[in-house]
Amino acid sequence: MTASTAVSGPKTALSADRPTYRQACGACSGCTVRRMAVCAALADDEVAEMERVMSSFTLEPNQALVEEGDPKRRVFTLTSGMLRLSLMLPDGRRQITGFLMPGDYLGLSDDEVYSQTAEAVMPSVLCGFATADMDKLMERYGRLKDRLHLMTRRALRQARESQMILGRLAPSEKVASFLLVMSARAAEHGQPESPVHLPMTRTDIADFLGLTVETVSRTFTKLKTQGLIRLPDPHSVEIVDKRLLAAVAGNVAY
Amino acid sequence: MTASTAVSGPKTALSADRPTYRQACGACSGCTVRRMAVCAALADDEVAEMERVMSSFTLEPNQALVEEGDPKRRVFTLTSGMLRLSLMLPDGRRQITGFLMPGDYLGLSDDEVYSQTAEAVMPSVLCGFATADMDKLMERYGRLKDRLHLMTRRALRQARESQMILGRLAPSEKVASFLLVMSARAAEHGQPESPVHLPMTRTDIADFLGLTVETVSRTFTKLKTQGLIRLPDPHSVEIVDKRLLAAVAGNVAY
DNA sequence: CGTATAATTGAGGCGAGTCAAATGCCGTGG
DNA sequence: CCACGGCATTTGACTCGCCTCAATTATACG
Repeated sequence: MTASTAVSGPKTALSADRPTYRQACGACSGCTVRRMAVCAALADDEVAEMERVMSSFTLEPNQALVEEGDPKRRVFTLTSGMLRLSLMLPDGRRQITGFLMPGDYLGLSDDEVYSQTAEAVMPSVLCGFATADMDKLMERYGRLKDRLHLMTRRALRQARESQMILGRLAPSEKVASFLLVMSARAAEHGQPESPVHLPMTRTDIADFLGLTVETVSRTFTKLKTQGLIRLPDPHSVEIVDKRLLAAVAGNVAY
Repeated sequence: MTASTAVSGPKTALSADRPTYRQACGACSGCTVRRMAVCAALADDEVAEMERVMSSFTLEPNQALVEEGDPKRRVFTLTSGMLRLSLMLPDGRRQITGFLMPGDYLGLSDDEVYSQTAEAVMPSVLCGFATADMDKLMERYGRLKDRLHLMTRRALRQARESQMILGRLAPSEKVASFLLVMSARAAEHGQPESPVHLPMTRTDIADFLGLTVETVSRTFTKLKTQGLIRLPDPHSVEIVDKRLLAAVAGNVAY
């Protein structure tokens, strides 16, 4: 049953061997995700206060930031790079529940402990906050709390779309809708729609879509052969015919 | 590709032909879900105020309460019965994203419009609130808002577990974990763990687990043959060997 | 009692998974 | 600069299990 290869020996960023950088910045006001992240709920002077309790974290590819079951001592906003969120079965099977992109928040679903593992897909930078500090900020600034709630609702809707994709779409439909979603998300970040950059591996995509690596690879090849996409390199996908690709995706709205 | 039969002609409870009952109660303080629902965040006198803007709704089996895309004018707490939440593809394929049980809240994932359809699985009763009223109550009672956020986070964790089940479990594992979850949920409601009552159809279960009716039915039969469960009737499942059933389920924690 | 719907069971095909191998890519070190 | 090794990706051959189609049995309801 689709036992996926686990990522080789990820280390936690919060353990002793990994440095935690504290930025002396003032960078928040000019942050690239200032308008997308939680902090969009706050005015510049309010963000300055938030910044005082903020720590910066950097991750190398495949490095784990938090692990399922760890006590939730911090929450994060991703500022650059990409993270994968995943759940594991005792026998090693893995389900990736989502990919975090700049502006996304880590900790939405968690209460006392992290409910899933978060690892870097590519070199990544995050803003970290002690949960106690964040709680204080939320008490002080109600809009911050509201925005977090809004983001949680959005994440829930995404998870439900994911349920549909996992439960009811055929492999080509899964891959096609994945490409369209990634394309749309890239656009939201001011990047081009068409040559979509996919920093994650085929295995990651497979573990996200409930498929095997081989099936994902074969499906890419099939879409290429059909002329719907081009593959300049394995991590770049050019969408040739968006309309047709959407048709293949089964018109899954997002 | 697994095209599921749609439920026959569901009508919306909010449309003209369906009566909306306004209870003259005072029943909240003695409500069966008083300690599980949103209202658990409020004291009895505060709930009394909530009650003043509350309307009661009853649903017959297969009747729709809200439909995907409808403007979200009301939110609900289910007090008795069971609802199914679902998403549909243009071609009729359906994914059930979850089942609502007494105490559960309808509207967690929605913003301006309902993101999914909610239909009654069995005769059901709900407390309804105009979104404007609920917003006012949340502004007044912060704990209400917090509890709603808590319930949203919980729903998100459930959806993620669902992603794992849909994407990575084999049919028998899916059915086994479904039975265990339903059993655990029944226990939370003070009902016996073992003869689990499943009011939904096999088709509903199939559309929830990403399978076909036939596969669900065959899997039930297999589990019965293996002596893990008994089936006094199609809607009652007696768990004979919980330990073994959990082993079949792949030890999916919930 | 008769009908409609749900659930089960059966037979068979196809497609995704499994196993295995080849190719491509990239960083390391000679 | 090139040789090597590890890893990701792709491709191939084959099997098995889930879906499809179809029929039968059971259940609920008038």
